[in-house]
Amino acid sequence: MTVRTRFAPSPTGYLHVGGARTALFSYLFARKHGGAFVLRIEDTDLERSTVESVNAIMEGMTWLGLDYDEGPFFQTERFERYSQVIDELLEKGLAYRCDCPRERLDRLRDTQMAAKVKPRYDGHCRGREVDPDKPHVIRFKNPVDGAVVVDDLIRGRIAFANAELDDLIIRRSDGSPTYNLTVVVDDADMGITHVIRGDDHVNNTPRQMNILRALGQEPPRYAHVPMILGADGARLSKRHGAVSVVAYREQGYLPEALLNYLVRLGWSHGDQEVFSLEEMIALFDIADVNKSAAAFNTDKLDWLNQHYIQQGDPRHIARLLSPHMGHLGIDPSQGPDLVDVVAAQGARAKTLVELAEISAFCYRDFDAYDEAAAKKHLRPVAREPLTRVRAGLEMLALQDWQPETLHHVVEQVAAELDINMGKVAQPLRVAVVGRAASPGIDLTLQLVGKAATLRRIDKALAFIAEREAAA
RNA sequence: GCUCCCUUCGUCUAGCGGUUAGGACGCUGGCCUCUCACGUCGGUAACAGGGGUUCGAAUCCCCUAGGGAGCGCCA
Repeated sequence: MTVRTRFAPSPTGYLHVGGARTALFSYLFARKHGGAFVLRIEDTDLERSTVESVNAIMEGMTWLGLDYDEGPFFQTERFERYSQVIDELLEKGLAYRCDCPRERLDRLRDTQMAAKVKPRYDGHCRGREVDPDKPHVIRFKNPVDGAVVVDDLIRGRIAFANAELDDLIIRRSDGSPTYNLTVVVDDADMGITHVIRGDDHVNNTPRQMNILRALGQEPPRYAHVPMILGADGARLSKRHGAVSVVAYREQGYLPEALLNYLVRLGWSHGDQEVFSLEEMIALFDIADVNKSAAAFNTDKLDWLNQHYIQQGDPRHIARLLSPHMGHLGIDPSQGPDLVDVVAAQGARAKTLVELAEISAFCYRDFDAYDEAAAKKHLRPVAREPLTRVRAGLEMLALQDWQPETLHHVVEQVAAELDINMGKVAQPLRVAVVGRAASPGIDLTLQLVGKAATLRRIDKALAFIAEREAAA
């Protein structure tokens, strides 16, 4: 039997990191076993489902590279099928009509809570004849005794007494089917062999297995993955910052970094931390997934992101960086090759947003000096080194504007003045970059270019003079 | 309240009866060095508590504590 897994989000919001990880596990499991991964949109809640959410979910999956083999299927397009199944259950006496009014249900619930027992439907309509033409719902006739055993691929064996379960509604009074019915029908119809989903569904599993069996179907294997918590250990929510997968893209994270981070949240393969998608597929084993919830830690994600910015092909990173330059109002084609900038700066940024910010100086003059840097390095003592460097640089032909020659000029000035390299390079760096941090001074000068370099040195000399006059 | 589940450094985790309890992030000290970063070497820090079982428990069992999920005509 070939493996078939699915990701079945309800389109009531964006794709968040928890859902993304569930999708990832599902995807990896299918790929690992040469099976199929299907996407199903569970949009039976017409009140809350939106097309925007459907698009947002698909956008997130596409960005992460979680391609599906089948779908997306929409449950709203399968209402006839659900209806047919419900009628079948009704005919076979495995489901029944119920017209219990809300008030009765509310009262029942209240007394049960007061009696400290789990609130559940009491089966009042089980043996009653309910007029099909009057408003009613259809309930599934859950087995009264015995137990349902779930052999969870992650949790192990979990047993539920049928006595704990009640007769759940499978068709609403408006005729629409409910979740527990639709998943079961879809999973069966779509030949899903392994249901990998969030562990908020464990309690639904025995009900679903009972329905499945009533339908004469063998239940699939289940694997319930634990949830993802915020950094503070509380349930992940908006106040934890970005929870939407697409928001991470906007904040300058690489999809490979987020994927790598997510796969390590709850899953591990020995001591290995870095995984390409191919490695994940090759090494993934559902049995290696943890049972407990994990906290989302941005520091580690940052580390991975920096790792991928640093290790990735600069051309690839440059392509992803380009839009972030655009956000700063910079057109990367007007200046040094962005690929060279990435190669020079990659190790210095945790995100593409940061990378863009610290690289802006290559494309345009900065507005103001970093105060501390200017105070420390743009002092009267720097006038002589800067002046000499400027003279040396000015004499360079454009084709000599290369790291080796640039380095030589700076070195030469330091030697002439019998001072440390840093006494020349640092003022120069602040003059050209505006800050005290940048790649090696030779690379920095190369990226900035001759014209801008000379212009900025002049500006720095003026700044020093001004400052001296003010003192 | 009831049902089900979870519990190793601050965080992510390795461990599957015998280990100086390992790795990673973070933090931190040194080295490298024209700055920052990278890199590199080192340090910090954990088996929730209590009972068993066993020659021997982080590993198996029970209890307690803490945490979570579910208990909808939501999914």
